[in-house]
Amino acid sequence: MKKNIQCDNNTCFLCKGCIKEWLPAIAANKKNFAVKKGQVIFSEGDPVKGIYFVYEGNIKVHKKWGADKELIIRFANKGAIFGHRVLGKHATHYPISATALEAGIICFIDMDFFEATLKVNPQFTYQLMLFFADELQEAEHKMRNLAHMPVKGRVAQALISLKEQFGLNPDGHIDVELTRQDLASYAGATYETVFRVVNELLQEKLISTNGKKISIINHDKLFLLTQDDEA
Amino acid sequence: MKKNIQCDNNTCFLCKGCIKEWLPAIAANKKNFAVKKGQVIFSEGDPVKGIYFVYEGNIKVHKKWGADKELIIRFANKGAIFGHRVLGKHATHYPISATALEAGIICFIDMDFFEATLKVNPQFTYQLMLFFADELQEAEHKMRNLAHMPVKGRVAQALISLKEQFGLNPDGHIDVELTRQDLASYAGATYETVFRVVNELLQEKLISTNGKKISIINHDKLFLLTQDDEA
DNA sequence: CGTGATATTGAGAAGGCTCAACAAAGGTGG
DNA sequence: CCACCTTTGTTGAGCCTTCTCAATATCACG
Repeated sequence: MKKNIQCDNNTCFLCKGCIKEWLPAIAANKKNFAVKKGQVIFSEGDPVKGIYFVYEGNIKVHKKWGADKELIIRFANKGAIFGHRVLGKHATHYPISATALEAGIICFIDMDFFEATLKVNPQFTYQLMLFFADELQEAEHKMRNLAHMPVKGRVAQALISLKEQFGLNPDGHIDVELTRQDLASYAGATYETVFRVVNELLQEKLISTNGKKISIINHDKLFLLTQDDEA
Repeated sequence: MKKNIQCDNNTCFLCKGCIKEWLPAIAANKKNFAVKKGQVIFSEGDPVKGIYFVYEGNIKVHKKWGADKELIIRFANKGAIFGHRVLGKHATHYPISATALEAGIICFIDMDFFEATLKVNPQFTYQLMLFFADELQEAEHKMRNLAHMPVKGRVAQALISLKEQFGLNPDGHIDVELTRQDLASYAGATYETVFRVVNELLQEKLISTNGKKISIINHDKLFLLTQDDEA
């Protein structure tokens, strides 16, 4: 049995949303796992066992296409919930995969207990519902972008939302370490194309890089790339 | 004041999900509207007033890009909720537009009252949350398709999901009348491209048409187009 | 019978993908 | 510390899908 690392109630989606009386029950029912960089937490088609929360580290949630293509749907960082799509009515298998981007700690809640939590705690259900509404809005925004926005704009959008989600480290770089391949999968384009686009952005001095680290220099112009010309 | 057409409690998402005691309150607070074909119910950027349900007819929920492009996110038919993305935390304006595809009747619930409903009726909140989880799963599925699936597959997918949502009329056609333009916007491609793809599908005898009406002849082969080769 | 909307088809351009080659970097075992 | 090997980065060329634009045809309807 691993050391039971306690969740930080101020950041974890689950604990933050729960009523006080229920917190001991959560503490008793959750299981914390350490994950290694690149470790697959669950994979598309796996039978559903429960819901996950990130305590430390970053997780990518992705969906495969063919043998060697994928789209990264979103990233889950500290405090975030993932695996929650399975709450839907007919969901018996995970529709997506989750992989650790770096070493971290995740917290697992058995599905039955999680559903009990929802029943006991309507306020939490409400919070979850709001969260879903936001996610849905974002997903639909991305759908439109994938359909109509050129790759350059999608990369710009990807960088901006990475910055929003992960923030900056002291030297001004976006505080996450992504492979170019992951950036490409997040933007919904190929490795090579993203590579070229990133070069353009460097040339145009909208961003700068230091190894894998990227920082945004001209946020305004970058943002312009994500807009349609004539609204 | 328009005639107050009562919702059918067995089909409307709202009434079906609500506790009995609350139904009179809903009846007192909802407003039913008749909508004409092509009528815009709300538009991207409009300030949020409330939530809508479809009593009769079909609504398209869409998101613009530039002056003359859009992506149809989903269709709402009898009983369905729409405008619900605005439940998210920072949502003060509709992120999408809703337009009637045909004459129909919609039911409007003021935002404040709807939120009161959620508070009074945790079971409904729970149902809504499940619904969102399903929507989210579907949205993310579509995201991947837009990113990686060729147009032909997307059109096939569009036809299949139209069939699932609207069913067939007595002569076997998908029971909804869509313009080609709308089909194109739903599949995330241009009018001309969709036109050509539809021709291919006719040639291959996977579908047949009668004016705007489309019917699926070979569901299995059509479905194959929506799959990736090597899983 | 005209007029505007929708359908149909073609040619061409462009954006993005594939493939392939090579360079650089980063480990690993000797 | 070096040789080796694997992974990741970098670049070019060509192709293919899809979009764009434009021309004509057909339809709906007053």
